[in-house]
Amino acid sequence: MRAVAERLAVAPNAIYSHVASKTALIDDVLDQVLAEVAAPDPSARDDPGSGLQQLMTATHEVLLDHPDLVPLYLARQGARGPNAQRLGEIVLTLLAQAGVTGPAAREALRVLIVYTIGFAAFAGRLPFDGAGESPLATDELGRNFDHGLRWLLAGITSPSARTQSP
Amino acid sequence: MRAVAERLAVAPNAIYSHVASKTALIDDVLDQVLAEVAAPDPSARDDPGSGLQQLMTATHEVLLDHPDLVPLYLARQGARGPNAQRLGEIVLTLLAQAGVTGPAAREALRVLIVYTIGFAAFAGRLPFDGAGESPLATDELGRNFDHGLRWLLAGITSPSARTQSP
DNA sequence: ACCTGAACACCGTTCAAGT
DNA sequence: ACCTGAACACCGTTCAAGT
Repeated sequence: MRAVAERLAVAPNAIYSHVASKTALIDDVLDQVLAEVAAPDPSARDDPGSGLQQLMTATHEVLLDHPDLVPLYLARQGARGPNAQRLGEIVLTLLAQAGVTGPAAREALRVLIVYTIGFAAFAGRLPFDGAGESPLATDELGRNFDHGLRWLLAGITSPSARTQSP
Repeated sequence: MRAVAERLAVAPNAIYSHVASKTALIDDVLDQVLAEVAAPDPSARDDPGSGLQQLMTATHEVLLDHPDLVPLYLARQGARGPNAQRLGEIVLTLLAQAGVTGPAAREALRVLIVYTIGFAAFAGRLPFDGAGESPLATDELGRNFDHGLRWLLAGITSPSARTQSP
């Protein structure tokens, strides 16, 4: 708060005339960042799989553009503002087009969220990685995200997942 | 630090006779918690897929037993102590038994880590979830983790993943 | 080797008061 | 409506001093 106040050339407590608390401010900023995520191109509407790939990749990239925010994001256990909800509904729509509905769709949504935010949070330095390894390049990590997302989407939209009873 | 000191009935600064800093202390605790994760039953060694499922589930459960620690875990971008490395090597061994080696194995390892820690971090309250939804029960979230892990492992050990060039 | 008291440079937040 | 000064109850950490 004090750093924000300095950037605004204002006393720290002046912020509290506009925002209730630090966490409320963070929630506002998080949802505003999520507004930058563009909805997938409607021309790809006949291919919900690539629509999902596109949407989660866009979300991942937006989060990477704000690296300082992602830890706060996780500390707040994710955003729940209007833009977060908008993205969630788009994902559910695409999943439905891929034949995944009901409880399975909600599970898939959670899995995709955890995966995407988690990857953004660990960007650069990952645990369990060999000690002597050089730090990962950003593009290499991006390919890794892409690869894992493909695995996930393949599993989510596979016939066994669609027909499997919960 | 001050809370830890109080639990030890000691002055706050006394801790600095034993630990260099707060982050060093957190790293130590994190790796000690990871020591609780049991290696998968060797009797299942002929089925690396279920070994991986077993190991990641065990890790997930250990993290859930220490919910206060997981956010710190993420803030520290994961542990890199001896126990973390031990788990990473076990995963790589199981992946090799499943036919996944080289760069693809390292990618799979990262994906599994992100997924497991991410799910533990979001235990209970997830973003993008419908606003009016009731909070998830722990067992329900556990089933969700299990389900997603199955999707992931299916994708990782699928023939297309094994033969796909990076 | 292990602890203490005092202090430093921070935090987020509140409250009364000003315009 | 928006800001300020002063203060409160916190932090992690350091340093000199004690045993």
